Amino acid sequence: MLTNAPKGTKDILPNQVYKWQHVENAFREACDRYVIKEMRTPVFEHTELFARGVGDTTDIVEKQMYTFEDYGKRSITLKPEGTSPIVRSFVEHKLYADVQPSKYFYIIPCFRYEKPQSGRLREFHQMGIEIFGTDNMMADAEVIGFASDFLSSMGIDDLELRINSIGCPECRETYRNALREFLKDKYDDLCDTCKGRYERNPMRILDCKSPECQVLVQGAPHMLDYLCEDCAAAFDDLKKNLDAMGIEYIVDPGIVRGLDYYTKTAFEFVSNKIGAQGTVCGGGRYDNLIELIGGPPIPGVGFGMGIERLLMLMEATGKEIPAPDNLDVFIAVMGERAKLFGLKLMRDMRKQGVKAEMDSLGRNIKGQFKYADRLEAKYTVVIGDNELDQNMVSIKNMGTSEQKQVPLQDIMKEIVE
RNA sequence: GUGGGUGUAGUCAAGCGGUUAAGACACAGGGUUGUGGCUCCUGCACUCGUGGGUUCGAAUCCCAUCACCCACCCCA
Repeated sequence: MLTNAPKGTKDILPNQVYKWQHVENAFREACDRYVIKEMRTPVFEHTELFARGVGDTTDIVEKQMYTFEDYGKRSITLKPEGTSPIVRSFVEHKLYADVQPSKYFYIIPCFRYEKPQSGRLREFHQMGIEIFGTDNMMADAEVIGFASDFLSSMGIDDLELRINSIGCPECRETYRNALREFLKDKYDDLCDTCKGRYERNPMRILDCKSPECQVLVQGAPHMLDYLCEDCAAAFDDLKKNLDAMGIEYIVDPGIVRGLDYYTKTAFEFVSNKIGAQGTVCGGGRYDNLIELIGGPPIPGVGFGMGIERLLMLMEATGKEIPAPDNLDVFIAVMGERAKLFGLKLMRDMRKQGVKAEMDSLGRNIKGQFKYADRLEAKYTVVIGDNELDQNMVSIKNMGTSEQKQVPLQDIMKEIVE
């Protein structure tokens, strides 16, 4: 117990972190090109923010949040998602007073109490972007395009982009009623989970995996047929924008985001290569969220991307992330004088940006070479009494085994070159 | 929350009721005096996730428990 990370959490060990850094750095650079600014918000927020933003009746709020009372009797919740905190901060600091639209990105851990499985953890990591202040479908297309371009820059290009419009609260309610009406006399034949969905979220029934439900659902009305004029026009607009950008998609009426704040655009990038949890990136528009949280009526759109899932996908499709060089120079020394000389040399090298290392376990020369080999040193410098006396050191190229003598004072020059 | 699977050294594992628990990799040391990667030798599980039980005898059978994995649900 003591030596076990809590269920659903994972340590990221040194032999893995470079992959995370690679992906995060690439994301930051991509954001920079899109003029999207990073925002860092606390790991925890007032519980009320998520209850309000994500929605009281969602699974996330109902049974997945890490919520506790702090010593000041405040109800605190560890971020289960990234959008609400950004919105909160945007409103709190009145960033809507800046030029609009405004674009933000974040790289954060998220926490949800769920039963872990492949691609699903209790602490997981998301990178996401948000665009506030425009309801133009150019923004939706930009968000989707960003995700698409970023993913392909990571070598992932066989994902399926599924888009849908879940309308605004008005047309969505009309549609839900139509759907309930359609399913009314089939209710008894629905699977148990779908019986539960009937009242709460009948749209979910549409993509139920049970064969019975799939049959029952045939001929059901489509959300897209119930969109109000405004929402329908927006969806057309979005498709035109995506077409113009050359982004392929399939319209999937089954896409229903599990967070209440979504309106109109909903989309997912899905893979079938990483198990059942194949959504690598999901997002959409949320035109009422900012106002709901107490800000002005400003629309927004964004996505969240799962870092673990992205990494799994890169792994699964053989996208190698090159491991950084471990070590440039190993300094092998013999004797006290040489050790002291080596210590100084190592420090100088490091100051110059050279990755240098020495043995501190008192290994003999053979052991030091072996050690240098294990550390994947590119060069090994050998220093002993002979060298110090003759003012020469030998530098061995560990790849080619070539060895040459260099005057002491020229070591740095030799290495840097 | 509901199902299914697995648990033997750092890793991958053999073993399937009977003397000292295979093997491989990794790791550590060595093969005579200042040079690695190859090769050779040596070392590395009083113990088989944990706790009970059955038995003359259990890593091997039974029960419980814990952990991990996978799927449903949901989503990143």
